[in-house]
Amino acid sequence: MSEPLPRDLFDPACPSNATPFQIGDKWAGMVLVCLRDQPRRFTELRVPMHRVSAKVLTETLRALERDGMITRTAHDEVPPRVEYALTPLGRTLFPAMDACRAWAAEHLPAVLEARDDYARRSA
Amino acid sequence: MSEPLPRDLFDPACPSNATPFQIGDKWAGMVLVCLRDQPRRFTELRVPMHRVSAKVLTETLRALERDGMITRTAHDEVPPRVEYALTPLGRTLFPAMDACRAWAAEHLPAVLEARDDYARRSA
DNA sequence: GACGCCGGTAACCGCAACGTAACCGAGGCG
DNA sequence: CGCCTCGGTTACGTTGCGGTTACCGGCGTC
Repeated sequence: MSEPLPRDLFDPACPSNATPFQIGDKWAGMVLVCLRDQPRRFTELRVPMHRVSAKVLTETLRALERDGMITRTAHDEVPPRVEYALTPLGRTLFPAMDACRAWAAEHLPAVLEARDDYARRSA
Repeated sequence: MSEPLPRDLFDPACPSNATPFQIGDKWAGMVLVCLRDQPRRFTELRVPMHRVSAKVLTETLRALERDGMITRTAHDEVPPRVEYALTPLGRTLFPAMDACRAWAAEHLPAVLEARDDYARRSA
């Protein structure tokens, strides 16, 4: 475990959560980002995604596994240890994801300004 | 009106509707694609999106207008004529959208294959 | 006078996604 | 014995997106 995951990667105030882009279901993109550098355990993923219930996180992970984006490896130990890791196919998503994030970094201020203008015009 | 819109751009069997990427709400990306070459009228947009009700299309267009992606121009005529057009900000979305579509074109077969494998393993 | 066109709006509704709370089993530990 | 950890599962409630249906005004047309 080289790097612990940040505690609040997904603060709703974070502008990256206001992008018009979405990957898979609501949390899938965040899972992929968390796995980018190294495999992670279930409870490890729950730290930065503390707004997500175990149930929803499980569903998200199953969907990603089904689509070949990640692998699930259960080690036969007690207490149980399960590791999720990106597949090569999962890694191919990053260039497109990065293009989306670059768009957001560059243009989100303009979107927020447009929203303010619209609200002011309506009022 | 140089080019009529294709009749079934959004066939659910079309692989581009199976991508994990989504832009804005469910139909927003499709509206942007329809406006790429030229402005379009409301009923003109309804042709390729015949699966979308007027209400939902209106909501989608309002959201895009609010965010500064498109403009809405109502001409004071009878019968009414309303034209929707991309703004420069809206056009900035295309490079990222194209990256997403390129990913789909390249990797969707692998996703579908992964799904088949998963279904076979579960059964 | 009835009907149609255009670009919607209003009221209602179903369902899937999302969330919450309780519970589980196998083993270690006190 | 009782409680802890990990990685979930199950049952249940809620929320909100998307869809359906009905209706509108103003003018042209039959």
